[in-house]
Amino acid sequence: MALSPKEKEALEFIEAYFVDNGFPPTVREIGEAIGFTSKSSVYKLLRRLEAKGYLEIVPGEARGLRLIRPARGIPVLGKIPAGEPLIPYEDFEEVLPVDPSFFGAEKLFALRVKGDSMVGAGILPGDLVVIRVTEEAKNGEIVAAVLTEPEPEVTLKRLELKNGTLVLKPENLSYEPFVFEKEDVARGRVKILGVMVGLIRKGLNPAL
Amino acid sequence: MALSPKEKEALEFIEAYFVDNGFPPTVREIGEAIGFTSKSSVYKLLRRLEAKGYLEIVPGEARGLRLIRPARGIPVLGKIPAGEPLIPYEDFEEVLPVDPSFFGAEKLFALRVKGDSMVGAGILPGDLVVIRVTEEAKNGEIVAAVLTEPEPEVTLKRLELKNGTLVLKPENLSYEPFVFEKEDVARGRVKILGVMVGLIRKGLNPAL
DNA sequence: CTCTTAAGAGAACAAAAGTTCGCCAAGGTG
DNA sequence: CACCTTGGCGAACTTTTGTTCTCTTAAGAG
Repeated sequence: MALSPKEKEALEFIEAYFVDNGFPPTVREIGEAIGFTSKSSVYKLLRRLEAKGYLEIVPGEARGLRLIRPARGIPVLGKIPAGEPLIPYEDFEEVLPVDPSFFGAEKLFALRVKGDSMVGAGILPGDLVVIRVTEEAKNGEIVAAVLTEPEPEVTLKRLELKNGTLVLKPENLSYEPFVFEKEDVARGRVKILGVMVGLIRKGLNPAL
Repeated sequence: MALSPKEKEALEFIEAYFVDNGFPPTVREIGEAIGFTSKSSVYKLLRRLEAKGYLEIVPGEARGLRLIRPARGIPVLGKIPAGEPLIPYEDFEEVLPVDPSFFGAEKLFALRVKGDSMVGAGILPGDLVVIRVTEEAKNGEIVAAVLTEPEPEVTLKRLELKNGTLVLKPENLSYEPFVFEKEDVARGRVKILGVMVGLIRKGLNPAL
């Protein structure tokens, strides 16, 4: 079910508060944060959030709020990132229950690997690659990039920069590198989303 | 600093309560759980836990307890597991801030990979392999096993069982398989600690 | 033996917090 | 228009909860 603006604001506040403090906020604190003067209004809003499945109210208990979706995690990028702001943190069905600070950064997302073009770097199809959002990548780093032509597509490759040209190298001899000249980059035919900072595999070989 | 039995009991209760409920317990609840009839005693105990660095008390706030070490995570097995109970959950310096249920089980630990004997399975040296504790492993699964001779050592290999013999196969042609006959197994020369259910990599190539 | 400290009991209290009830304005619908 | 639902306000009330104070007991040090 969709969230009204105030409901969304409240839910985001609760999650942020939880991350900062280690326990949920009180009804009053939520009210203050979203600009409600009456606690009963907040309470009703919480009931709505409960009905919509975003949290659970434990009756009678101080700070008795239980968040359903994990407050802290790494969102999995499902579709191709068309828009620019990127990572609206909504729109992600799946969130990995992993504290982002473990990978040394806050702005992260995960990408499910398709294909075996990076097996040489120990990256199997089905693996979840953790990407730190940045446009600045160094030589030799593995980057997530979006190729705009012929149609938008996200790919994971090792980056190689030599005097102006940008090369995306697979880690598998059966595949050819992608080479972009200076003007290709300038025209936005390739765009770096971020650099790989980690990997999470569920199962032995997730593709099977 | 060391914890007294009651302090340890209280801390474990707080952590368990937090995992179950999503928020910390009240002073009274802790008292009930550890058998204290007076709240002030609990409060003093909490102050001690705070002084020892295990939690933080937010003054005046209901359920204002902040746990320092993550309540839910996967312990990293540092040394060789000599004792039998295994996974005392103490003794682990490092705990991965990952919800164990993500890997579909509760009794888990992680093992830091040494050497490149499993690169063929996409497992690099330095990787953290997530192991589900069990002694029953099927053919083809990757297992963590302890070899007792010549001296105790933990290893990660693919399991192969054929009519009584137990083979631990590396996933790298430069290494030879370990073969154990029925009597080797009976004599405890090899013991399966658990099966691999996942992998976590921090960085591009954690060994570097 | 006396003094001190650690660890807990019990009572008392003020502040914090959840919950309910009634009221109201806006917006849609027949 | 009359009616209903949605989403908000305010007041009142009861619990829950944190916190402090004053004992009590047991163990150790000197």
